[in-house]
Amino acid sequence: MYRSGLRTRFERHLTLTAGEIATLEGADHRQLRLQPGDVLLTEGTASAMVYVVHKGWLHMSTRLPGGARQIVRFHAAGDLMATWSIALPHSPGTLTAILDCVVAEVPTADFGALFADHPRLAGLLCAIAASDNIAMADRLTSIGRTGASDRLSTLLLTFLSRVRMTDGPTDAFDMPLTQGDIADALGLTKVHVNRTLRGLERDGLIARDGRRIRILDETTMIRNTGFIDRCGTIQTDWLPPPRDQEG
Amino acid sequence: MYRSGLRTRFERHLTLTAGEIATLEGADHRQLRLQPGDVLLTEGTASAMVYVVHKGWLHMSTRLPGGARQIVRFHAAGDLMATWSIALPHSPGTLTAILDCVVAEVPTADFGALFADHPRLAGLLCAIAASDNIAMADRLTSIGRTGASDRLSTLLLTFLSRVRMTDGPTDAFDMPLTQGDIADALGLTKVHVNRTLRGLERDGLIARDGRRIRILDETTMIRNTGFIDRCGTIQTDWLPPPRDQEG
DNA sequence: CGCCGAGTTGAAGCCTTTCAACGCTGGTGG
DNA sequence: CCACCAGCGTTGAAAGGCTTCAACTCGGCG
Repeated sequence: MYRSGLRTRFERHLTLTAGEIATLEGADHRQLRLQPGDVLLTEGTASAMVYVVHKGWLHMSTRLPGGARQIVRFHAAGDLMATWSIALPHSPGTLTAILDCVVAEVPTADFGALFADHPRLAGLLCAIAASDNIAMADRLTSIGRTGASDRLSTLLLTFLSRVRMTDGPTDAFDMPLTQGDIADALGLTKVHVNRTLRGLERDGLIARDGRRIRILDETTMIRNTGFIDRCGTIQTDWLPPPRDQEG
Repeated sequence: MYRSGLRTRFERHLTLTAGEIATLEGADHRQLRLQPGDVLLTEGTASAMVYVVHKGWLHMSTRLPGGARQIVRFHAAGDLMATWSIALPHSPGTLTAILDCVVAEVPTADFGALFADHPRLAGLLCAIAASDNIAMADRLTSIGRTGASDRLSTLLLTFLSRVRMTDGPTDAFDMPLTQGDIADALGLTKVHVNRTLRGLERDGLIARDGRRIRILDETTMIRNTGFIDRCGTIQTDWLPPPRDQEG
């Protein structure tokens, strides 16, 4: 027996009713296990599935004519992936595991019933999509308007914030990405990522031990980058009441 | 009498029922008129409104500690703006008019009833949000992994595509942005935007006459940039039936 | 008439890339 | 068991794309 990834995610924001829980627990169509480097979905492929990360980390990336790769976003436990499949027939990007992952698969066709029967969950789904949009806007600003060390700092702060959601208060984490991956996420070269990483280390902002990274001067890094931790809270006050507890 | 911006947008994707139309026509809370440069909403402001562009163009921008500005996205007729307000209490960006605009205001509080009463519209709303997410991913890739001329080409192709939605087949349009705006949208300086624009002109890819831009060699530009026109179509087959025509 | 914003151009400088090489580690096969 | 290879991290030197700084034009507007 396992707990639905969707349920876990939604319970982060709402107290669910029995009916809602039943629907969410029944939503997972199939459960997939992935190893680092495994590709869940390839750019251009037809797909009618949404995925929920149960465990592990993945990223979504796109490729350009010249072969260059851009990592567009990261997905950790509780995240919905491939939400585009409710809007588009073909995948605009590739989903790749960067750690051992467990992922649940939900056919987009099932979302029709979800919207019809559970307006509160549908609303939350929409709010999550809106929230994802902000995260993308933040990344765009970082990449478009800051230099290498600020971009890198922002990425590290984002990961730290994400790790804290599961590990509690900490200032260190194991970076799951290679320097090449970091480069593709930040729009830099891996060579320059290396130099920048060492620069942050030299300046006493971070410490490194292999892949383990410790944030030494979070205050300065936040001040330099203007980093805002949107901390994953989502407003739920506007949502309609759950259908099985109306009135 | 005017037609609701939301209704116009939704009819782009669906044939609405009488009940749905009534709801959408009643949704607009207030109608606002803006002139170029007018700010609809300022970064950091508390807001509980979603806006629909009825006429004109706007952009959303964010600012960094150093004062640098990044234009995160553009909004044209039919677009929903500030959808983040269903998820966050404070605006993560500034909405600014770049042309004469008419904008409709919808309180987020009204979305609860929309989700409860019109699951099909709610689903479409969610699909639009997912689709917006892809557009952001495209821009991220363009800015993170291409040089100035490809970035600029992609922007021009995007605008052309958008203009064609209203003007029909054409290969020219009036650029509503200053070169400084373009720079802030592409993560470049206005000086370099100017040089790059002249470069495209010199290479025979575009022609300019004041603010009017003609795309001369769309094929080459698309080949160079890998531009994909997602052309605004959204899958609707998974949506639940409208509530007033169920069964 | 004078000012301001937008567009334009040149020259110098910097950040990042490119190219190239080397050390290290873990996995594979002889 | 060890040689070999591939991927990752690291470093140096040179090249390049973009920025910065500065100046000048042009058209609209008070």
